[in-house]
Amino acid sequence: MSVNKNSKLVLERFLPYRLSYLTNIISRKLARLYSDQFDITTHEWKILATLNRHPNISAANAGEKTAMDKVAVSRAIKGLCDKGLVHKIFSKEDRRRSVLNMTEEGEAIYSRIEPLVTEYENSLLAILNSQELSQLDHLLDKMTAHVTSD
Amino acid sequence: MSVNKNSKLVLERFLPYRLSYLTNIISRKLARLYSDQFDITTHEWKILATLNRHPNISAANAGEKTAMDKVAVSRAIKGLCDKGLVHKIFSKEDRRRSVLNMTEEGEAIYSRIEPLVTEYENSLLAILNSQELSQLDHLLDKMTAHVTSD
DNA sequence: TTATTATAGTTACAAATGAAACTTTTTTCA
DNA sequence: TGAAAAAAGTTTCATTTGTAACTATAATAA
Repeated sequence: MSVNKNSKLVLERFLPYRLSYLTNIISRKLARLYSDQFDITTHEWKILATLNRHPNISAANAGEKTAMDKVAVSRAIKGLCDKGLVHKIFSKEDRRRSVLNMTEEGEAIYSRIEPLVTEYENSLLAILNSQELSQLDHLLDKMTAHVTSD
Repeated sequence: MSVNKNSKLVLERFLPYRLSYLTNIISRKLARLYSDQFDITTHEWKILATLNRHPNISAANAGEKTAMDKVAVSRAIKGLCDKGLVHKIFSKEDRRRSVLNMTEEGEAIYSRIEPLVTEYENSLLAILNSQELSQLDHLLDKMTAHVTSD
């Protein structure tokens, strides 16, 4: 066990630092998959992936599902609409509420990006055996539940 | 096992997303520990922690040790110097090379922040048993080594 | 020696992000 | 009712961040 418990601070072994180091590398590589070829930002990609699973949701709903704040959601949707990848109308019942869907072009681009992204995830998971996979899953859930509980 | 292997993309189970979600929450909470009371940024804090372990290093060295790029390092050092927490001279042997040290005030502030930061890490680690701790350690090292190898 | 290349660090500009204020519409409740 | 509060989105402005260009010094090599 060489996590940094109860010792003087050593940055390289400090859990928050190690997590953010790993996460930043992964996020950057992932972002290249859609930013290089498709001119899509990370926020935009998260909205697309959310619309793929949940058509007809509102911006606020998309924000909840992605843990993005409403300004980031608004900007991502604007970007996607400008590019013609998402279609936005406002609900008849509640005219504050947006109703979002991918356009055909959005679907087309989504279906080209998704395999790249999934493949990248698989390449990460492939280095772990099934025991390690379930450990990772458990640890992420446990830590996330903990830091989220307040 | 409920990581997202070989399946259609489900954002909430997608490893890079889960990692960045957890990491962002932790980083934000951590940053409050020094930004609220001490008006120190995350970059500045990383430089202070590095100088605590490695006095007399240069900006470039600090950059290597923290995986920060040189512009971020330069700005953090400027901020720290402006606040009187770090002292910078240029080496006699190589006048491009900076020689950095905390001032007394820097040491004083560092020694007040470090316990807060360490305590926060311990509160995270405290929810894990010793087996989970070693699993976490192993997984972070393994994944980091993998994504770093190229 | 001196011309080229490399290194350390800074500066400048553009893009991304975050917080607060704002508009419009709906809900609440006195 | 209708006044106040809340909700959905957008806009604005200030800060942060990232990339590229720049200055100064040192190392390399023709």
